[in-house]
Amino acid sequence: MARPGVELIRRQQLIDATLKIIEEYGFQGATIGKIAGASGLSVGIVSHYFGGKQGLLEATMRYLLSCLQQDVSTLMAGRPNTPRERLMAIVDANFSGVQTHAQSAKTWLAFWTQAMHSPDLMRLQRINERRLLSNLMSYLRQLMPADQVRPTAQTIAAMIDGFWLRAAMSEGRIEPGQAVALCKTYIDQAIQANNGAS
Amino acid sequence: MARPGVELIRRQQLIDATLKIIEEYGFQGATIGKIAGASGLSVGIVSHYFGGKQGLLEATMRYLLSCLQQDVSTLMAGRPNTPRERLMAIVDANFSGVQTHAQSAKTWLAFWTQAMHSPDLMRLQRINERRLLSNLMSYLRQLMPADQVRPTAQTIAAMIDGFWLRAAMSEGRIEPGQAVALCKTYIDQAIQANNGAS
DNA sequence: TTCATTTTGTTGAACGTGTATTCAATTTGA
DNA sequence: TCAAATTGAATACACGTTCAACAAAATGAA
Repeated sequence: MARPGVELIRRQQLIDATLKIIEEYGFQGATIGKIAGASGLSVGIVSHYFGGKQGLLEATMRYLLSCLQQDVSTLMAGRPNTPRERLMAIVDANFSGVQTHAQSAKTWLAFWTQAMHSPDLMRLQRINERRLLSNLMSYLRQLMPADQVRPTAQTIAAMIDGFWLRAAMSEGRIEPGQAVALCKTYIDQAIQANNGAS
Repeated sequence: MARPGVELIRRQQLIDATLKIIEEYGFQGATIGKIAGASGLSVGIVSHYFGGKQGLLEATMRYLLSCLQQDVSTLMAGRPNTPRERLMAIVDANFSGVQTHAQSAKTWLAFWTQAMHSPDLMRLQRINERRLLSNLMSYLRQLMPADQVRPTAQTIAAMIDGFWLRAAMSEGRIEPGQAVALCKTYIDQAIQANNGAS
């Protein structure tokens, strides 16, 4: 065991190759052979480090989710600590980094679809969903009546998902800036509409 | 040729079976064998009537889109002819009928994902997308400044897609009524926000 | 009506392709 | 020299397609 990090390196190589291949060929076309080829390793290595194809796919989704999580943390750090600014940071994070390119949107969509029929992936998906929702709600609570908080958060979450979908569909020429702007416009509208009495 | 409708009957049998199997097993698990079994017919019949699996899948998506189209027309017919009411009817239509059940949402998601890597399905998807958008825009144009029309329509479309996604995820207990209400709330907020000067 | 003939509709076993997995052999590095 | 790491050909399985054979229905002649 020369380098104790060999395993981590190999695992990341395979995850990177998996993302690349899914982007190019879709979930169906992502075979062990192609992934191994793209990673410069052999087909046998997959079973060795991940126990099989399913394990590799789950690890890849876990990786994507952790990237998203990190984007949120990073963008939060550099913003003023007002509820509105925090909400805007969440929106930015959800369209930044890994999420920016149409390719990534496609990959997310592929994983979502796969999650429908895989309890493990579904569980990961749900955790992520709950985190986004409770994040949004904690800031909205400071900006509007309590009974408006949950519906507004659900609407924002639906908008984010919806724009991702459209990004995945629009084949290359996606404009995350526009999606971000529209989400932000909605947030301001919602804040204003629920404070109109003041 | 006693019944000239035999072909239509068989085609619909196979399409119905395809929907059922995709709901249960997902796109990946939808094999010719399972579909044929569910329809009570043999595997050979698929190639006979649809030329192959791909043809059956395309016909099934075409059928789903036509159902949606019909829902829109039906709900339009029984509403007052004001722009706002028409917009609400579009929202209702997109969450009614076939779209109501979580199962259908799963099937839609499966087709969307598949469309990423199939030009034919992508074309169908685009046509549907454009129809929804231009529909929304034609009514929004009567309710707000011209430069707000397109962004607002895109936001509504994203919300509808987003709620579909969440419906697909929420495994059974979906509440289309809530999604409809939230979409309608947004529409009224948007109308109000863009006419505040009056 | 009855039976033969043709046309149409249907079957499912056989085939070929593609893929995940396995594991004995090989290489690598300390 | 040994143990860890890696290979990739061999294996087994699942799936879509094909097509020769079969069944059903329609036609037409007696």
